[in-house]
Amino acid sequence: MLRISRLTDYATVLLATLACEPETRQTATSLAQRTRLGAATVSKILKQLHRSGLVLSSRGVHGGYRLAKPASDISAAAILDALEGPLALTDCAAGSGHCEIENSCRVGRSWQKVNLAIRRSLYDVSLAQLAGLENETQPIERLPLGVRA
Amino acid sequence: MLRISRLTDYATVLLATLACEPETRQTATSLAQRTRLGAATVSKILKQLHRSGLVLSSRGVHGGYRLAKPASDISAAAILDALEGPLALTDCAAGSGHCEIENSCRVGRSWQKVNLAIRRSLYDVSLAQLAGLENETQPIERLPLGVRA
DNA sequence: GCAAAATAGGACCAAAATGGTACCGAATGT
DNA sequence: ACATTCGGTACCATTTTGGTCCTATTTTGC
Repeated sequence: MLRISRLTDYATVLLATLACEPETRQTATSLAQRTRLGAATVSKILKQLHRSGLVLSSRGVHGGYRLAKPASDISAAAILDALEGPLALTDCAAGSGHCEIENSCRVGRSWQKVNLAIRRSLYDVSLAQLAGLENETQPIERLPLGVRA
Repeated sequence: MLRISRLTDYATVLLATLACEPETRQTATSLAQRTRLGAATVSKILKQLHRSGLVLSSRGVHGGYRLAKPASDISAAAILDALEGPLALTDCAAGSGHCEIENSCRVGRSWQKVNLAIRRSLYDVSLAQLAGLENETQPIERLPLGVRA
């Protein structure tokens, strides 16, 4: 349930790799080698990340990519947005305006709330945390029995 | 980002409709009419909900469906699980065991945490709330500026 | 016992999303 | 000028999704 796309996962890996050496510019090809992902794919993702302003790029002989801001200032939500767009949890919430099903509208509103809650979770996780660069501050919380992660 | 499938959305609508009259058994066709969804689709979803134990069913002339438990005891997470399976946020987390990318493993662990957080959000929302049957206890919380829902 | 009503379980298909690749143009440093 | 590297986009194969249909099986009522 609620998967993120594989590309988004890759993006995280790439960003994490960049986060290890925030000063150095790295080319798409070298990133591809380091992460063992396909060169074309890596390139595609980096372009997208650039468009969303998460990485800076320079062209030319010594060009490459680097993080646009400190890893601690990049949230998981931002990464998700960058690759999957700001789509909402449901069609209704995405808001084309008219939901044909009268009954569902009531339900739709509620999904929005869930949406907010989830978004907040994502907003609270930084790239630095994802990359394991920060000391673990909070212990993993337990879920009620029978609830699978 | 992070959409739930349309079928899952429908399922919520159906469950919400059932929740309005928890005692009465309703047939797939009548539910389809009330929700204005396709009959075949409704039927398919209800079968799935039955398999997952969220609704009870009886066949025969006066058969139909009803909720298996009070609406307040059915969580959004349960609904998601019922229709989309207990898939994790990433392939890595779904755990076929070997992730080819060394670097990503570190990242993978972190997604698990995000996964938990999201899951908890979903676990805290009941069908009763989704259906708007409960009084709103908590106000909608504000997100930081620039964060879209 | 039989017919009607209703669910159970798949098979099946079209449409959309996804992942991956390739091509060409633009910028940059030597 | 030229090699290098990013930028944009188009393209294709595969998978997923949404939706329909067909054939049991169970239950009720006559």
